[in-house]
Amino acid sequence: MREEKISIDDRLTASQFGIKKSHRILKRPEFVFLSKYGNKIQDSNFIILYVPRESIEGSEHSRLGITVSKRVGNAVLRNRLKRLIREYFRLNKKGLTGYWNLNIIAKKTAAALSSQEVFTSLGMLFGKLRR
RNA sequence: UGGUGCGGUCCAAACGAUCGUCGGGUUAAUUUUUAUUAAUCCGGAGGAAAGUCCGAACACCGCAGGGCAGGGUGCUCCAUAACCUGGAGUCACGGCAACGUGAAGGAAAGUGCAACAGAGAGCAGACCGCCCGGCACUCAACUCAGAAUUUAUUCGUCUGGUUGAUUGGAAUGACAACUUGUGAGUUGAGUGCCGGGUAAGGGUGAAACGGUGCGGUAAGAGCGCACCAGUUUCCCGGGUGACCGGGGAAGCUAUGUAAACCCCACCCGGUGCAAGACCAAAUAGGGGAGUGCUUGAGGGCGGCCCGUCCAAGCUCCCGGGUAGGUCGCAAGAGAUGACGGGUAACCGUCAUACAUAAGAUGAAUGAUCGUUGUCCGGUCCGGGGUAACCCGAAUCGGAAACAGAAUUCGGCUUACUGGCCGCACCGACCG
RNA sequence: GUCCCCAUCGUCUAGCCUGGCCCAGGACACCGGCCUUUCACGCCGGCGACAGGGGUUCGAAUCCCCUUGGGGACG
Repeated sequence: MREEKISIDDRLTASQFGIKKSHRILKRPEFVFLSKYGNKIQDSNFIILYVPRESIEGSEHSRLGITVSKRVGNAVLRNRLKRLIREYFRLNKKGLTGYWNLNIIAKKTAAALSSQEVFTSLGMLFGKLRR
């Protein structure tokens, strides 16, 4: 039930790697919209729901939401996963073609992964998204 | 030197580089304000932040006062804002000991329960056993003819066998003697039944109505006595008190369970920051005012017209309130240090710092790389030792826990890594 | 975050308040046997649980405390 997210808004002018608060998805209605109308790709550790940004309004950045349910683990583990996902998005959002609203959902199996494994897993999913 | 008990304290790997995150200060830009962005500086998780098990602060609702119901607490004194908390003690239990554990008031206020086993389980009980009496049977030993009184009468004189004498036709009858016991009696022992006494012994149970000894008795019993234990009560001494020590008296016994109901004493109104206060979009709906007219939507009064009322619609205003936002929300029952009081928990005084120094809200402290240190294991080298082993160094591999502030404090409980310090106890060896 | 509730065989449950007859009963499932040419049905038998740890009591699934694991309510 309880999920957490981070969004990004990126003007790309000064800092290319930062995540402002406006670059994140924070409101429940937006998450509900994504889960209802978004497209879905996934592997064994993560699910990504996405909607092209152009179809909404003309902002020039992607926005990120993160969902880690309580079933994944305790608070320390959930916070760690969220940080890793945020870190990956921060460093790799430039590689995306176009602008998207994303919701990255961690599955239960993600709890056991090391940071390197999280990055490779997300890298493959971002590769799929690029196509 | 081995084993053990108790307490205190520190860290929660460190440093650097790059890229990032939240809050605050300053400056600049944009901007009516709010705010946004950039630069820079400062600050940014824990001892348990956890579980949410207690207690409070705070907020709203309720409330004259008292009681009932319900819930909580339960040895004493002290500490505290308060406590199911802490400190110092008391008592009980466990441990050789240091020490640990304890919801530890009341069972002679009442009610309930105590399975199974056992004779009997709560003002108990007689199964075996022990003792007394009666009846029956068995065995053994002894006795079987005299006894009573009016001295001469009365009553009694078993069974079988042998012999004798007597009567008679005939003795097996009667009489006498001897003998015998299958009869009778007495005594003793045993067995069974009946009636009674007894709680010392046996056995059951978690628990059996004080323990040991002597006396006592038919056998026994606090029935009596001595000592011990326990109960109630009185006195003396010590202690604020729980309680401890000593002495006397009574009665002769009272089981356990109150984390069973209950009684007694003390405490407790409810809800919880998603409390609560404020600002407030869109949509729908509510209230008020106006309009509803010349081309009269609709309806009521009316047969119709006029008139009048209701009213859709339209315009304006008001209040409640959802999304969302702001506050509550970080300077306090506080922290550190010194001094003083107290055995201690803790308290008092003074000083200092907090640029108001975590303050998030789909929720901030992270990622990557490098260097160094700690611990464990393997290999190898050096030193010490008879040896087990110990110390130092190199190298390879591995490990570094439990866990993330959510209104704030005081506790409790649970999870868990490494190190340091202090005190105490038991054992072995050496001197 | 705050506040509540629950936990018994593989599954669904009874027993708990009022402790003992309970090494815990029932149904379905599973295993074995009988029946049948065989399977199913039926019959007989078996296996199988008190979430964990302490405490109270002579005795605990039941009473008390702690922990663990599930579930729910509140914007």
